[in-house]
Order: sequence, then C-alpha cells, then structure tokens
Amino acid sequence: MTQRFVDTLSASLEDYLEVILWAVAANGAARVRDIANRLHVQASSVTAALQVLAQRQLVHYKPYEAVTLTAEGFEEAARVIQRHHVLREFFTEVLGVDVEAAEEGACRLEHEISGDIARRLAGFMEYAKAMPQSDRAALSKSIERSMGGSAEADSPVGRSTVADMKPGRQAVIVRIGSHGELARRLADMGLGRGALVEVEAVAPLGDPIRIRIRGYRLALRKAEARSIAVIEK
Amino acid sequence: MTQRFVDTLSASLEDYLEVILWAVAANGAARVRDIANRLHVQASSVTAALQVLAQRQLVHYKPYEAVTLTAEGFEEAARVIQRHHVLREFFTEVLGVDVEAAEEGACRLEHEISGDIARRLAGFMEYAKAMPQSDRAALSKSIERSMGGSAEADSPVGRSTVADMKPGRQAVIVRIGSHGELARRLADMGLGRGALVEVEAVAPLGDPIRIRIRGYRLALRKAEARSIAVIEK
DNA sequence: GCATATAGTTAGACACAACTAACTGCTTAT
DNA sequence: ATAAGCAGTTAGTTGTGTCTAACTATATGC
Repeated sequence: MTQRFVDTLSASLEDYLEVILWAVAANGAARVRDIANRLHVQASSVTAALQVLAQRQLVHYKPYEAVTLTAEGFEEAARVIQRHHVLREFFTEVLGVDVEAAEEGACRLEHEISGDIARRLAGFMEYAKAMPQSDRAALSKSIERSMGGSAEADSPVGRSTVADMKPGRQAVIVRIGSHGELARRLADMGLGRGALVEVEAVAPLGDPIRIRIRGYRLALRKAEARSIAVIEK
Repeated sequence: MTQRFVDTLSASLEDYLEVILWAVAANGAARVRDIANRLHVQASSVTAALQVLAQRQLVHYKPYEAVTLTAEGFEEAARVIQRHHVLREFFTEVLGVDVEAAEEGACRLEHEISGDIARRLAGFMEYAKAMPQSDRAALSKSIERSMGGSAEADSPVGRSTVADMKPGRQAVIVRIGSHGELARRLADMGLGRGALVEVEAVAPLGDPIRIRIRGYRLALRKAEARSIAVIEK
C-alpha cells in the first residue's frame, strides 16, 4: 500500500484512539501500559502508534507523560465508537448474536463500515426497536430456523438456488441437487460445480426461468432451478 | 503481526481467490493480467499472491500457466462470495444504500464478518424479503428520516442521549445541550465533553434516571437526560 | 537520598503486501 | 523464422505494524 490518503486512519490507529478515549474518560489520561494491555500489544508498539497519532495531531503526547486526545482525536474516536455501538446493537438486538461474538464482530467491522451505511443502520435500529413484540419474536424465530438448517459451524456454501435469482444476476454452480434428467442434461454439457449461470428472464410466478450458461440458453422449471445450488455474485 | 494462524486468509488473499473464482467461472481459467486489472494492483503483486495461494493449496499454479482453483480454494472463495452477497443484499434491500456504495461496502466487510453473523444476516434477509410492502415502506421512511436528521456527510457524533441508555451501560459525554440549571450543575462538577457516564438505574417510565459520573451520583429527570448527548460504549 | 522496580523508549528485525525496474518466456505477424 | 510486443516473473524497495532486547526515566520503599 504505497498510495496513502494522509487523512485516513488505519484500523490499528482507530483502535488506539478508541481505547485512549475510554481510558481518558475513566481516568483523565491514558497510560501506555493500559493501552498495551487492552489491545494485547507490546508497550513499544504503543509508543510507535502514539508518535504517529501525535504527528497527526490526534493526541497530546510527550515522552513519559500521560496521553490525552486532541479535539480532533476525540471526534475521530467518537465516530469509531458510534459505528461500534450501532453494529453491536444490531448484532445483539436484531440478529440475536451473543454478547461476546457481537462485541468481537463490532470491533472488526467498525473500521470498515462507511459513515453512510452506519447512519442508515442506526436509522434501521430505531425502526427495529419500535417493532411490536410479535414481529421481533417472528424475526428471531426466522433467524434461529435458518441457523438450524446448516448446523455445521463453518458451512461450506449456502443454500440459495437458481430459483432465488433475479434476472440479470450471475452465479456459480455449487452443486446439482437432483440426480434426475436435468443432472444428466447439464453433465452432458460439461456443466457442474464452478460453472457460471446467468438468469435472463423469469416468468411471472418464477416458472419457467430462462438461463444462459456457457453459451447455452435453456429454460428451467422452478423445481429444476431449485435443485441447482449456487452462490450469487 | 508476527503470530499467524496458518489457516487464516488475509483480506488481500481472499480478494484474489474471489476474482480467480469469477475469472475461472467465466473463462475456464484466470490470467495474471485479468486479476491485476480487477484488483488494481501490478502484475508482480499477483504473482506473489499466487505463489502464496499455491503453497497453501488453494490454487493450481505453475509459472506462465493459467490459474485455477483447487477444491479447497473453491470452498474458501465461495464462503467469501456468500458473505459478500448477503451484505450487499442487506445494504440495498434493507438499508436502501445505492448499488455502488453497497458493492463497495460489501467488499470491505466481507473479510471481517464472521460466518456466524453472516448466516444470521442471511436468516434475517429471508424474513425481510417476506415482509409486507407496507412495513418495508415504513422502514425505508424511518431510515430516510434519520438520514435527513444530520445531513452533514460525516456527522461528527450521533444524537443518542443519556435518556437512551440502559442500566449498566457506560457512555462519554459529547455535548450538554441545555444551558439551564443542569448545565451549570454539571459544569461545577467539572463535567463536560469527554466525561464518563454510567447509568445505574432507570425508573419505570424512564424518569428519573440515576447516573454515576466521576464518583458523583445524581438523578436526572428525563428531560435533563435528553439534553446530554453521549456516545455509548 | 539512594537503590530498585516499573513504566516507557529506542533500536533493530521481521511479516506482509504493495510498488518499480529489469529480465524471461510465449505468441504472432511479417 | 525471427523480431517485436506483451505477459509473467524475479529482485529489490517501501510503508505499516508488530515483535524482542536493551536502554532510560520516573516513582517507590526503606
């Protein structure tokens, strides 16, 4: 990564700002050791990070003295923490993720999610919190059901099929479920796992579906389409 | 980053696998130049990545020959693409993000989101797609409204307040909205931007709220709590 | 008030993933 | 059939962020 936008913070530097903010809020100032412990890095790594942050005017830092945030550093940290918060709330309140995994997930995603999407997610959370209890129950049941479907911890691939695709979308075949005539037809064309499928048109009720695959054009009945597991682009 | 889990792929390597999968699906094999163009990197970076991926048995690679995925590489790529897909759908269908930003966001988050959360998100999407039209309209209206609230592209901080906090939660003060008696009371205690607030208890209807702040304990009426803007931990 | 413990810094190394520049191999057009 | 052009590779450099080891400052206890 040679080209750098000087005003962009790396995930790592955002993490430092975040823990500095909390340390300052709790104790008035942040110490190197506290930061190192929270982030599970060596003290020397903290020193290095502080030098960069100071040079970018995000922290007040002099060797051997306690660290505080500049106004700009506070803003920056606050932005990160907000993204963290909205993600964690979404994970726990909507998706039913347990507290630990939600925290862990928020810590990772907070550095990548854009301000726009984070703000929309916050808007969504307002809506979600106002949802009637019955809807929330239906939602969490829907999620739990879909979790049960593929219990294997790291399910290789999902279960969407050609029948789920919208016109114009592309996907790759993962598995042909049926062993009927269709499987043979496709096998004859040399089409199996890894082949690209593009949906051209879907008739009103999803039957038939016209697809393009390796130059061939064919029409599938819905039942057939459902037997072709894909991953969508 | 010295300690490495050998079976963990970096974001960068996941990107390579992803574009290799699409290239193979479309053309039967991936060429270095195509990969380089898609990822906006130099060809030499692709060669380096391919050597690593080959060593990890994720691609079939011999110098100067076209690249394909191993079975394991396909699985790995498929997992990434699925996470990508569910994120993009969520952004466009639920949050109303435009296609470009959704794609961009999915590209960034796909490398960080856990399999568990991605699967739950997929479950949520099933629920969301089945939502009645009226609910979807209400949802998108809710999101647009909250977007309008702080139109500044990169709004410094959010608008949640002490009144939104649940017992046990901590937050940092961002701004004291009112200039009334409370502002003076808090200022006298040396409490302003950056101070840590912890909610101890909330009375039935959210009034009053007992908080702890720099050792002080105080009770706020709901209106007062609403005038203290915070960012929640 | 000095010895010692702990906190913090500096120096040097390494992993990763990009880059440029120079070189090699393959293909194709005359 | 060979030269030109392009694709691909190798070698060497850079930036970021971590590490260990050795050193320096500050604080604490007697």
